[in-house]
Amino acid sequence: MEVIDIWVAEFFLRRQHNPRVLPTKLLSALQLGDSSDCLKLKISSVLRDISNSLIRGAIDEGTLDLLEILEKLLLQQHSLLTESHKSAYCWTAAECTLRFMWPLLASDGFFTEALERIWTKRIGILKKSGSDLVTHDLLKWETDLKKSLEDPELYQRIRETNIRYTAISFLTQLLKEQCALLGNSSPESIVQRRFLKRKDDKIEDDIVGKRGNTNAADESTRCLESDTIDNANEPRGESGDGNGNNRENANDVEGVGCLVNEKHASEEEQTVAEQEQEHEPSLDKGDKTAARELKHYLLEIQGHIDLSTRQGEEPNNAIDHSVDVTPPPTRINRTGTGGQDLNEPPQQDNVNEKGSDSQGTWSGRVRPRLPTPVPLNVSPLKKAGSKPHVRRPKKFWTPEEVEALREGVKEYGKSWKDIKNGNPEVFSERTEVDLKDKWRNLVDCSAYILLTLLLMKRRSK
DNA sequence: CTAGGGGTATCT
DNA sequence: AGATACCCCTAG
Repeated sequence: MEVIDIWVAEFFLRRQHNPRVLPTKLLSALQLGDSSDCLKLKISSVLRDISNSLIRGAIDEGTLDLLEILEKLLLQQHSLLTESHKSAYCWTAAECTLRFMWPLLASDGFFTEALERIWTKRIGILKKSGSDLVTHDLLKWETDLKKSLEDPELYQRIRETNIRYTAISFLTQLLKEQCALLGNSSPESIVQRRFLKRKDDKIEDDIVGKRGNTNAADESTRCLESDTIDNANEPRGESGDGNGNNRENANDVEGVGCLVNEKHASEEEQTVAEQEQEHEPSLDKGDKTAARELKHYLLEIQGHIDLSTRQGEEPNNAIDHSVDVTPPPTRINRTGTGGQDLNEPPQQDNVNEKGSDSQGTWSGRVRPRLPTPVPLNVSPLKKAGSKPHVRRPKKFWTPEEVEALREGVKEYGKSWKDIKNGNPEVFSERTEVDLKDKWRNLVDCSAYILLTLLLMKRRSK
């Protein structure tokens, strides 16, 4: 597995607001090996899945699966199971059973089946394998639940307990602990190492008067520097260093910040951060550029993954399929004025161009450079011609554009510029104001539908 | 840069 | 004429 794969996977797994990519799907798509880095990623993905189910409020037998997988992964890296892990499993199992105790009598409904499925089969397998998840508490729950089949009073008592809250508490605690153990993501660690290295360099510069020591950085750091932060070295000897005005922590930088999930840095990393704040808390322009480039690169890849996962393909083939995505049907201009044909290239071109881009960059696993020399977000107003007061030809919104707009609003809110920049290919023919106008249109439309529905409902009462 | 008002073309 | 979809202007 290559460094960039790990980075990409980490980006998706640790980003908080990224509901579109399923961690497990992503990991199958990347075809992880068994190295320690991959193990860490797998653990991250399981934690992210658990976190997602907590957010959705879905604590079910899927959560039990995840906790069991997590146990196996932790064993692989020779870690001991924490108490929170065991308790979370125990109380989640109880909660999963309790949800079938809604009838007044144990014999009604699916309680018996749930007991059989969860406690006899699932936990039976755990017992056979000698799992540490089988604790004294778990066994006690098993006896109580099985006893409650015959004992209506016990059944009632269990039925009325609030187990869910305890389960959630332990799951949350488990997540916190494991996130702390995982520490920072690769890009964050690299950024921190980079800072340290530069600090050392600076001290050396002060003493010797020239820059030396290139061995401090590891391979991936060097790769980052040579590939994406070429210009980062430029301002170093000038005013960039020691400039306290622009005081920013590594985590606050645009692009890098989005990789941060929760700041559970290990002790070592915290001291690194502290030293950083003491001596060199600011980022120069080159670093910011690099961070921004990295963010754009990752967002681009996110686009590819979104396309492939949306198609519902087998995860293992997701990468391959991402290159032959067929374009969504473009809406025929029902006005038939032909305005679109006069000045503008047909919509199809954009889509095809995008397709060929992805083939070139993603399959080759090299850092993609957009091949088009022309900036993608030249304002359509400028494109339309330099003459003032010439109205652009009317162009209807394609379903692809509308969909991209909806996604954009979900992601950025009403920040039309960001939405446009986030999807420059799709919105190449639209201005920020166009996005705003279209959104107003869409909102008006849904408001109208809602109002109509409300009125109909009232009348039917 | 965004929100809001208003203009224009087209359809019903 | 009214509704709709898109485009443009401008104040803040």
